[in-house]
Amino acid sequence: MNNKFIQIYENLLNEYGNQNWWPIHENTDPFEEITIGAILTQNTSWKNVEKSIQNLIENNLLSFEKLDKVDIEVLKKLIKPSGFYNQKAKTIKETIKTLKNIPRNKIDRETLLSIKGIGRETADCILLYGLNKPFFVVDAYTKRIFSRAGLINQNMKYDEIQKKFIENLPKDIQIYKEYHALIVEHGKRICLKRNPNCKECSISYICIKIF
DNA sequence: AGCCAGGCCAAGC
DNA sequence: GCTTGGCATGGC
Repeated sequence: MNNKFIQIYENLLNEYGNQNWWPIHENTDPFEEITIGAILTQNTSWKNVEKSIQNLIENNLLSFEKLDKVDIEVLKKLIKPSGFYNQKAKTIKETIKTLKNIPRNKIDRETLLSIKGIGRETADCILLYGLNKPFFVVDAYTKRIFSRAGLINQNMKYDEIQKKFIENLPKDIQIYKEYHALIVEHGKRICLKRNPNCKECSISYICIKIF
């Protein structure tokens, strides 16, 4: 496979280096922390999510078992910094209730999507980073960068975009993990919503929409 | 001082 | 099916 999707991956990796997602704290179960983090970061900056996660750690609550028992009003207060805290608290509670009795190797995309508050992106994050399954994550940055580059259409739906990536990349979990993280980094640093910094963009030679 | 962030859902065409 | 509004805090 030699195509623009791979070229862009190599350029971004060269530019930013290995991102090593997902960040995990000590003494927590990676799957559980990733699941909580994936819910908290919905349409929310990671800086704010870190505050909420710190609150949970300081209160010794960053585990499914503890969060399952804690009063939801307490949970709401602790995750307040990451916004949408009423919905997210409910989603966390429901997620734990659903997942706690299912063996991890039986948790699939359908299971996750059946939970209210978990959509495709959140489900794929949990599958990829939490369960090491080959699901490519598509987010707002992915749509922005790759539609500007002319590699996808803006009106394409989530699953269509995901298919494009899967078709054009080797089925490699490490690449999926790294690529999504690199896309987020590039979206934050260079390919901004209003004033993208095209002069400093390492993939502008591919892009059809230079600002 | 607005605008935006690692989305999702329900309601209304 | 597709579009729109609501959800909410904190950083820049």
